[in-house]
Amino acid sequence: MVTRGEAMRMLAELVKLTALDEGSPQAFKVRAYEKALAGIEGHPGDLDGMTKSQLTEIKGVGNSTADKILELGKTGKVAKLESLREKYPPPFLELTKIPGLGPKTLKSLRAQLGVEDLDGLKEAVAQQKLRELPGLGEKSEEKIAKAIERLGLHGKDRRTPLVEVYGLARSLAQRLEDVDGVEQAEPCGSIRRFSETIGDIDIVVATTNPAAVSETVLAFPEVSEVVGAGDTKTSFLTREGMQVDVRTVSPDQLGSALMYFTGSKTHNIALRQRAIDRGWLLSEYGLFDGDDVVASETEEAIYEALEMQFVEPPLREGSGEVEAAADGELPELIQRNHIRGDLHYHSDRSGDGRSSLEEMIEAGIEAGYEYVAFTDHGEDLAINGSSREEMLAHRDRIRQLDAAYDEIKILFGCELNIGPDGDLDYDAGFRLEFDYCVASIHSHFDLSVEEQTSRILKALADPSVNAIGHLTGRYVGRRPGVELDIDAVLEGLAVTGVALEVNGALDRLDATTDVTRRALAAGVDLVIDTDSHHTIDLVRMGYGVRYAQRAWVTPDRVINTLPLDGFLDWAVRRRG
DNA sequence: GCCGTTTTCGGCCCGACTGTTTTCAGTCG
Repeated sequence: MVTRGEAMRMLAELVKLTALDEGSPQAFKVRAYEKALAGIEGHPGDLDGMTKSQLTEIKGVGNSTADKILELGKTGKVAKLESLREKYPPPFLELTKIPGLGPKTLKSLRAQLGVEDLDGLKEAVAQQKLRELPGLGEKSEEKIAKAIERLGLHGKDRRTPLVEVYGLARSLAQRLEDVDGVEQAEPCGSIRRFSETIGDIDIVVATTNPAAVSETVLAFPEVSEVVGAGDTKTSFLTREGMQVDVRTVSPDQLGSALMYFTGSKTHNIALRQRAIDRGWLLSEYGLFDGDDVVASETEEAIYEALEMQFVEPPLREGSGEVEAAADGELPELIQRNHIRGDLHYHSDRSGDGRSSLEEMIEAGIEAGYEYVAFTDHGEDLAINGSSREEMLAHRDRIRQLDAAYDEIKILFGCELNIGPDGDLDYDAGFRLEFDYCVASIHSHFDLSVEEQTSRILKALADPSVNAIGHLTGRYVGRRPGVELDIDAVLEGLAVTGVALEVNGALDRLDATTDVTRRALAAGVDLVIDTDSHHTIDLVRMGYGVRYAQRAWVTPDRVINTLPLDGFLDWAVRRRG
């Protein structure tokens, strides 16, 4: 028994430990493990029961990695990994989190000074022994001393939830666009790929006046400490310890710079390989044939020159998109303009709702929707929910408003609460009064896998339920989701025709990319929603769509891309 | 460790910045 997740964790640990062992994160063996990791990530099915020859068909997985996966399945361990773990015990690994300390320096610290852990390093620093090592000096010693002090605040492994940095990144970029000579400023990196957690903020600035950009950056009130400042790159730390890198390029190099700084690393390496195959060179400054520029101004031009389809940023994870784009086989991805309605939508009928029905309807029209379903909380969610009487009065108002607005269809829905046993609000008859229901969990996060799975399965079997909202109830970086037998849940969804929600709230982003990808493979319908509680939350539809793109979601699999009639047919099908 | 219409062996992405250096190594992305 070996799951994809287990194989990926094994490889991720091998990447880390082998980089130390080889003395370089660029060592070929390390890169081979990285490629295998990306290959497995992009492989939709589970690994269970796969033979060696089937495993080696996965991109990047060769003989040796296949053996390790089989070994892991058979014995629960991998000998190679065990011996590396012994060689690099956890206290020593802690040291790799210190910015500025790479494998070479660590090796030398251990061999020359006997440093085995953080305390040993602190002592060596206190005794000013580091400056005696070859390649290190007084400044390096001071830098490391400083890095130790703030370890934990922003170690190299620290990832911050997207929700905590998205606004800051946009705001910094907007302020840079106001600087003289700046044509465009874009947050790139994992933010642009819409990864749910972020290492640091990368901003690419197309400008004719890089000095003015650097000057502006250094004067930002967010700057707590300047990490580096060169001709083209300015880096600083915020008080929260988030690193921000601002790179300037000339406007005619914007495309190659965006591409380069958006990554991912694996995607970039694959693209550069394609350039090399054609006798060219690809860098952040452009695609070059000797001294001649083949393309550099737009990303589209570069992909075209490399004879590939354009790859949307959320797809650029090195999990098969380069090959697919080269073969012209990228799917038609879901886009924001495919979405015709929002089906998880609160008004101030909910205790935690902040905007009125009218305000939410106007906002929906503004967003270009053909329909919305108000899904205020049911009675089981004590403070935020509504009694039957309140719901019926609410329905009357919704029907009146629906009659009053020609440009949008307004549906009477409910967000049902899934209780610990899978029970739902009201009674079966009352629940069928709603035009549409999304059922979600809001409490009891600590039940066993079996209990969580069966409560979801029971809820989705109810004929009033059209979709399961925020499947795991996670808050990115704050609260882990409930543990579920995902395969069993997906099978239940596929059999009943209940949709799986991709919730666009940045702190939820639930279902996750991995679950969504598996849902597609299992034939499950999807719905992309905002879970809006205020008119300002409607921007989440764009987030939900971009997050869904990471799972290669196509519009034909998303029920709220259907025109109103088609959607209503889909919704009533369940109710018979 | 992986991979192959120039290869089953010999390759494997590219550049900025810093600190240590008189031409480069280490780290980072």
